Amino acid sequence: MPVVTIQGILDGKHEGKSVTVRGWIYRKRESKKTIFLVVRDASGIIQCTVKTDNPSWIEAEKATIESSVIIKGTARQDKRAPGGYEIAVDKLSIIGLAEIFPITQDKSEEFLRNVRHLWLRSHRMNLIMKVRSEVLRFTHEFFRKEGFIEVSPPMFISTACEGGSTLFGLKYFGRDLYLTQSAQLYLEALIYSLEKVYCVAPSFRAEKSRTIRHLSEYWHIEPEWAFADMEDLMHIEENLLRYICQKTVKNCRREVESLDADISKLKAVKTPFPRITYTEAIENLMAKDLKIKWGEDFGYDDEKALAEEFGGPFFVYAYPRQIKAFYCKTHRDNPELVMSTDLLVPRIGEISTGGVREDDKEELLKRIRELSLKEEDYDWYIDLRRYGTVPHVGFGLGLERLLTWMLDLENIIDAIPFPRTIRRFYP
RNA sequence: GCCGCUGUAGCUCAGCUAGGUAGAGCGGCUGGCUGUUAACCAGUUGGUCGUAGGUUCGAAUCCUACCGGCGGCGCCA
Repeated sequence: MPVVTIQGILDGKHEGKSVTVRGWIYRKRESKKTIFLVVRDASGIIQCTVKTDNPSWIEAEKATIESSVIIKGTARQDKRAPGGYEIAVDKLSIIGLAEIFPITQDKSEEFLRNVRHLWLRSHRMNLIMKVRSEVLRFTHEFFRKEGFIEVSPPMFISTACEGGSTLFGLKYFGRDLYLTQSAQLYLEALIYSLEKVYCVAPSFRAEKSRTIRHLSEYWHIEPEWAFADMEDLMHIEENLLRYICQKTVKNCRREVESLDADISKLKAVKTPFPRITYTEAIENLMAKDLKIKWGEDFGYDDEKALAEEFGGPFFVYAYPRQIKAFYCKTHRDNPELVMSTDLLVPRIGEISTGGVREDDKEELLKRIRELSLKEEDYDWYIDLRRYGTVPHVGFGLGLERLLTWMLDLENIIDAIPFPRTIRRFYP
């Protein structure tokens, strides 16, 4: 008797046939003559019935919620079963008898976070993790189709990548090092060999942010591209988003709908995305009586107000120099502006930042001094402008922020199996 | 860094305003029930109320400090 997936039975592939399934008891209901075991495996959930005259009745009585089991029986359609199919059990074997499972119907956010290692078994987390996996697959597919080469940047770093963000320090054989906040500087080095590179890697931020859109460890999708300009950058970025969203609609419809996420929003992601300059955005916001002046960075309220207008992903570009990092290239015809662009979505705000990198050695040094950064820390990075510098662009996209938006998650912590936040690092 | 909220049985909460040594539902256990759908019905089992002080004849309730958790802003992806 072959081991089959529960989803296969629910899809009607084994109607009337003898099957074996392996999984865990999800729910249990008992009546005088029948025990109903709701069993889950990685693929789905199905009801199994055990009758009094079955020798397995005693095993079924013993079986507790979350016990692991092997079930042999007959798959059949039954209108009375949730999902329309069930297994009439011939033989039930308990592999691991579970103790009383702590998660029951009433559960608080705090409790579920404490038992995260067990909550991952829930149908909801199962679905989110599947979509996460697929989004990663689509990301890799997209970049490879576009000729990008995947590279592996370091996690231990000696100098900061971003100006503003806070680094996690650590002891490294007696020296002070940091956990990376972005692979960008290292990707920039790699384009001189490979031209088009990308990575999907963790980034660590010690910002003391307490919001539904911050993690201290998150996964960063970062491409870097030699001989490319701002137009190329925005183009590839919107194409990536469109590709991920359209493939998700196509391949993950069941998961997205089961999660009660708005699939029409994903379908609506078409290119080109709306684009607005920073200066236009400021004028727009001032007309709405929001308290912001040219030269200030957007607050969350500002981002929300802009996002409401567009209803989907959109770009803001050409920012004032003083609110962006040292490596951003200044507009040659307006030195007050840098060629930087953020991609924003409703509710979440920024999901990506990117731009043209400063490729002129003198301009870069000027910016490093302007921001009082230590020149010697960036010596290797400046080398990249000494030896055959090229115009190049790149961006960083937060995977979990993207998923939070795509799946309408209430909190970014559900986009990653073991979230790390300012107060949460166990389990 | 600033602001707000919160901590009572394994879980979800009530009780606290006007102090008199804890109550419900879920879960667990026992029994009942002709297929259940987060089954239902009955009984039963669970806690000294985050921690440490203080006020008081008496504190879960009032005061102080500390610890834990959640969210908002700022910052960021």
